[in-house]
Amino acid sequence: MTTTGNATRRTRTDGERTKRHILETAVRLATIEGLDGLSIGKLASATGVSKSGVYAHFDSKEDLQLATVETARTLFVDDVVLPAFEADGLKRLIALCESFLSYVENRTLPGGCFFAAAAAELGGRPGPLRERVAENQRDWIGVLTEAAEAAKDKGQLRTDTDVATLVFELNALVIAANTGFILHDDPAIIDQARTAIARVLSATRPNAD
Amino acid sequence: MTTTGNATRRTRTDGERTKRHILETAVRLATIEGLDGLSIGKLASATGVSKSGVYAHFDSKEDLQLATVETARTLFVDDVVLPAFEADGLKRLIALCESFLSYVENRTLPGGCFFAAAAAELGGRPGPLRERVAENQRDWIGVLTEAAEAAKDKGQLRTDTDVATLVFELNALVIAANTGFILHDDPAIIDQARTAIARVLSATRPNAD
DNA sequence: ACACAGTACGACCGATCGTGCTATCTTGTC
DNA sequence: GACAAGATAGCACGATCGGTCGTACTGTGT
Repeated sequence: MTTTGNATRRTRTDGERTKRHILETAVRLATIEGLDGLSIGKLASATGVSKSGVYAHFDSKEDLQLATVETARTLFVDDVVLPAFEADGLKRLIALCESFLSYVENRTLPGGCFFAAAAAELGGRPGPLRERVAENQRDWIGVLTEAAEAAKDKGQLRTDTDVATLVFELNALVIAANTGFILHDDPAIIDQARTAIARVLSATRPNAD
Repeated sequence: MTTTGNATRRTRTDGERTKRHILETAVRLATIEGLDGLSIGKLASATGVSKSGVYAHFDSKEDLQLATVETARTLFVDDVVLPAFEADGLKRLIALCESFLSYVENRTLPGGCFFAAAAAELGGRPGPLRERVAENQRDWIGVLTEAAEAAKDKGQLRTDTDVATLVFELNALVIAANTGFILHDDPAIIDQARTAIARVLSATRPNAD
């Protein structure tokens, strides 16, 4: 879009930097105000850029929202998924849950997990925005599932483990931790989730009982 | 507010009926648009009442939102909690989860559980509205906890059962079912939650393994 | 030197927002 | 039937919404 197609042609960096700044602010704002509540005006004054300056980078509000979702995705991948990929098998599965919980606990984003907020907000409203959010959620489930399958193959989980149900449970626990933590401002909820996760996983360890 | 202080004066019923109609519509609308996205104008055209006709019943938008939360609470109590109270102990605990899942699956409200949506929306925004939602969520956890305690006392759960963690897990599972169902429009997710709930409960039955 | 693409601005549009104020019906009480 | 009060509509307000102008500054390529 912004490239001219000419290989020798260099792109000025100012615009890209402003755009990134706008989008990073948009992600943070959207976790509090929602993707819909995030208005161009508020985003403009939050970034110090004029309203039309903001608008210059996007075709429409929906375009801005889609770009915000994409930015939130890369942030999630960098902060939650990739760090956990340094481990393998069961350790990776545990690391994924744990890094999600820290990502919430550390208030990386002021309103907690971006996708949890977006899923709740857009759930009942079909459209390209909801589709992108749903896709990202499926990807996250996919990452958890792959890790669980690998752990099972390694013999770190019972051979009769129902991976889909296990992953459903783990995801439910971390999301509930997110919602509870944000709603009640209580870090104890995160620890409750840690306890629950440990319990669920210990129930599926190979020589349990 | 609406009473004049004169004891002999009776109130006309029309207003109350209209108000109830407005609030019931508001609850449904809020599960899709959010409590903030719900505007007086949209609510007016959805009910067939004029904008000022809607406004006549409330002091401010926040007042309307608080009344909407209260209406959603009674609806939740009537549809989810009370039916389950016909059973006792472990059966009640199971009935609570199941009636919550049906309440979501039957699309009693178009956008799923009102409080799940409200919690996600208001989580990062302190204020009386969030406080009321948080209170209702605590009450729900309380109902689950009482049922679990009773089941434990009856010997239907292991004596070493950590009730708080068990309740956290059950709540997480039904909320995740709600979010997933609304986001992906897939009833299979409700069944996945049923499977997970059965597994969690079977792991805490007295003579397991 | 000059044209042009990229970047950002202020002004403005019609629509809708929440919120008042007033007029007009309707209804129960005397 | 008069009258007070409840219920609702009509209308208008300032603010903000998403979105479109025209414009001006700044580098880069020819």
